[in-house]
Amino acid sequence: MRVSRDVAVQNRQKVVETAGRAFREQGYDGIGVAGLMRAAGLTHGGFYKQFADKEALAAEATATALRDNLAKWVDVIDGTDGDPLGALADRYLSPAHVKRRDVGCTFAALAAEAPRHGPEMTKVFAEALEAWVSTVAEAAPVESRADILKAISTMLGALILARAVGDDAMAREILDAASRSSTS
Amino acid sequence: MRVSRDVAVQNRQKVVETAGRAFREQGYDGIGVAGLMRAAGLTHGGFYKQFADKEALAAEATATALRDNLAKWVDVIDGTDGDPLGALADRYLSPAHVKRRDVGCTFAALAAEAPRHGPEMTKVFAEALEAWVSTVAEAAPVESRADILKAISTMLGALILARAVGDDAMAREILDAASRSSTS
DNA sequence: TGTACATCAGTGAACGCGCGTTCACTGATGTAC
DNA sequence: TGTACATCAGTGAACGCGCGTTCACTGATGTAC
Repeated sequence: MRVSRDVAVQNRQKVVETAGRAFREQGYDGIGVAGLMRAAGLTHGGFYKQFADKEALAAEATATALRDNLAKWVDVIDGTDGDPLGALADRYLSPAHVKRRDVGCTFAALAAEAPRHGPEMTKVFAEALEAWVSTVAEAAPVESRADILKAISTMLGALILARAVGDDAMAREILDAASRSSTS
Repeated sequence: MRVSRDVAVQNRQKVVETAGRAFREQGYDGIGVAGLMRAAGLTHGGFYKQFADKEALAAEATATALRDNLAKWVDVIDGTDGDPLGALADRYLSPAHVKRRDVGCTFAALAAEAPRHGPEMTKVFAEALEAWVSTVAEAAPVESRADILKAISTMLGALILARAVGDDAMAREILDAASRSSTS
């Protein structure tokens, strides 16, 4: 039956947040509309009252997840003094982050799938990366834009590799290697 | 009808190679058994005469693709003198590599999906990474294992980001940033 | 080397199932007076 | 503030379709003599 406007908005947000976690954990193709709605506590029929199609939800859930990620990195950076990029790397390159894909970095979980989707999806990632870089640049004026992009690339690659090898010792070695300040 | 042992072996290899390209381009869930067999010039019914299931082909195709990748990097390294890691980075961080996912680095295309598959799949990636690192270590004894792992992480992350933003100028900026030798 | 027969790679129809999407329906919410 | 009615978020059955997998069948290949 009908539901109040407030509840409808809440339900919609619940679907977007749930989808953000499910997609990160299982990939865009790893969970269907019915599964997503069930995970949000709804039935699948109402999906199209809120979203144009699955792809639209994918883009919106990705954008929201990326925004939440950045908010967390901002907290990490704000909670430190002196070396924003170092503090970020410490948190990013942790075994806890390797284990929790569902609430972890959305770039690490889904960016590799982005090129298989439309321009709407790649635009989401492009804008999120731009926001991430400029946020770090503001917090750490010492670092050049290129240095920040390179640092992000290193963290992202290391996290993906650490997850892909499925071996705790090797994962640790990868994280440690990426954490080291440049020595060569 | 029946086919000679040689032809059967060739057909099997064709399926593995075709699948390696298709999976890199479209993801493990992006193409089905029927599509893979069709792309290899066969009908889908015979698939299970050669493979236990789709997952077994995924693991084998991934291992083969990773082996081919490494062979190419070895060629690049052998064709240079002085700076193996630099030569590798030049080739890896190129717009051509951003565009061609199907024949490009299998880590960049599929490693992020590995944790969603079984231990067979993560073992494939773990062994391929180990092979890559030790191959570079032999060619560049100056570099520590950690430096090599860090360099690979940076290249991998940059390639994935360059592909995800879907914008040529931004992709170029990411590649350039990751190419720079450490300046900080 | 030639013949008789067993093997088995590949074919194509069929299986149950879950996919994304549509739709008639329900009934509480929101609105007009 | 109370009543009458239109709106529409959510339900659940149904759609066609492609998925991974199975299987009876075909007929050239490989083997035994």
